[in-house]
Amino acid sequence: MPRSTTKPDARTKLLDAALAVIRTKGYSASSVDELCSAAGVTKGAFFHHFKNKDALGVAAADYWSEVTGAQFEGAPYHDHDDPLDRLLAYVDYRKALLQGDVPDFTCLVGTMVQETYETAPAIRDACKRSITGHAATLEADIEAAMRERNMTPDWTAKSLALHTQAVIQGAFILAKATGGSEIAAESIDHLRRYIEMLFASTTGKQS
Amino acid sequence: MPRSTTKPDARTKLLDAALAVIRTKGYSASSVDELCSAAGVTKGAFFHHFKNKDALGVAAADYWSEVTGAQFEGAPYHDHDDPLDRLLAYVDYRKALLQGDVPDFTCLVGTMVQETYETAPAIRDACKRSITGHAATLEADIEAAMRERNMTPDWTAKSLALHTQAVIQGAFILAKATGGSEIAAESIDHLRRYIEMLFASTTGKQS
DNA sequence: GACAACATACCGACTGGTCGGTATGTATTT
DNA sequence: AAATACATACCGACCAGTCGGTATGTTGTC
Repeated sequence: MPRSTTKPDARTKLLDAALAVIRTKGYSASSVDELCSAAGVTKGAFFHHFKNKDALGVAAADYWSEVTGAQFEGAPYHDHDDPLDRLLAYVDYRKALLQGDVPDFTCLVGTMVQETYETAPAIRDACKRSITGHAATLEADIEAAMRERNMTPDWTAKSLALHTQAVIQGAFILAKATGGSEIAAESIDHLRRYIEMLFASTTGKQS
Repeated sequence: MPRSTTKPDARTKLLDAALAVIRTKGYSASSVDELCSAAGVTKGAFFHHFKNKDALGVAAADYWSEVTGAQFEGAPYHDHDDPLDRLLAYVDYRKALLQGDVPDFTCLVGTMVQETYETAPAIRDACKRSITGHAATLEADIEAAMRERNMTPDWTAKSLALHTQAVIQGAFILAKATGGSEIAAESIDHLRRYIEMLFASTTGKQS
C-alpha cells in the first residue's frame, strides 16, 4: 500500500482500462492485448496480477463496486431528512448521471453479466454482488418510508430496491439501442412517478 | 422461400442456432465455427448465406423480430375487450414467459445490443428496430386507455410502452445475475402495479 | 551496517490453437 | 448450361496464456 500519491501501479491502470474498454466493447470482445495497451502496461504485467482473463473480469466487477460505491456514498442525495425524499433524490441523481457518451454512463456489471452468466460463474457472481449490494443501500430508506406511513403492502423493500436497478439497467439497454439517453431518462421518470404513487396512495404522513 | 414443409434450409438452421447460441454466450463469444456446428452445416454454407459474421447478427435480430412478432401476435392477451385489460394481460403474459432456463426466456436483441452498440452499428440498428417495433405494438392500447379516461398526463403512450420494455430488459439482467427468474418476476409485478395506479388515479372509467 | 536470501513487480518474445474469412470444388435445381 | 446451394481445404491474423529473464525492494543474520 503506497503511503501517498504515487503514480498508479499496473494493476490499477489495468482495472481502470478494463472499465473503459469493457463498457465500450463488452467483455468477450475486449482482448488482453487491447486491455494492456489501453492501460499502457505489458502482457507480463497483466498475467502477473491476474491468473487469467476471467480473474480480471472478477476483479473489474469488484473494482466497479468499490468505485461506484464510494461515488454514491458521497453523493448529495443522502442530505435529505425524509427517507422518501432521499429515495426520490437517488432516482433524480441516477437520471442526472445520464450525461456524455453512452459508454460513460452505462454499467459495467450489467454489461458483463449478459455475456458471462452461463460461461463464467465467478464473473456472474461478482456482478450479482455488485448489483444486489448497491440495491441493498436503498432498502433502509424504503423501509423507513414504509414505516413512517404504517404501510403493509404486498411488496417488500428489497423487491422495490431491486426494481429500481432493473429499470436503470433496462434504461441503459434502451440508451445503447437508440444511441442516446432521452428514452432512458423518460424511463427513469416513470420509475420516479411509480415511487411517488406507491407512497402517496396511503393516507397521511405521520401515523 | 420454400413453398411447403420441406426440411429447413441451411440459412434457417443457422438463424435458429444463432438464437440459441448467442442468447447463451453472447454475440462476440459465439464463433462462426460453433454456430455452424450447432446448426449442423458447414462454414461454406455460412458464408454462402451471410457476407460476414456481422451480417448474420443483423439477420438474427431481424429473424428474432419475426419469430417473436408472430408469437406475440398470436398470444391470448389480445382477447380482452378493454385496452387497459389487454395491456395488463400483456404484462402478465411477459411474466408467465419467465419459465425454464435463463437462456430460454431472455432476449436476443437486448443481449446483442449491449456488446455491439459501439462496434457494429448495423446490428445496433437491427436491435433498435426490434425493441422499438415491439414496443409500438402496445401504443394503441395505451392511447385508447388514456382516451377512455380523458387523461392528459405528462407522459406519452410511447414512453410508457418503452418503459415496459426497459423493465423487462432490466428484469432479464437481474435474472442472469441471480441465476433465476424470481426477482425478474417481482420487477414485472412492480411494473403491473405501476400501470394499474397510472390508470386508476384518474376518476371514473367512461368520461 | 553489510550482505545473503528471498519476494515482488514487471518485461516482451514466443507458442499452440482459434478466429473470421476465402478459394475452389461438386451436386442439385431450373 | 447456368445459377444455386452447399462442402472441403486452407489462410493469415489474432487469441489467451507461458516462460525465461531483470530490476527493485524487503527481511533476516552476523
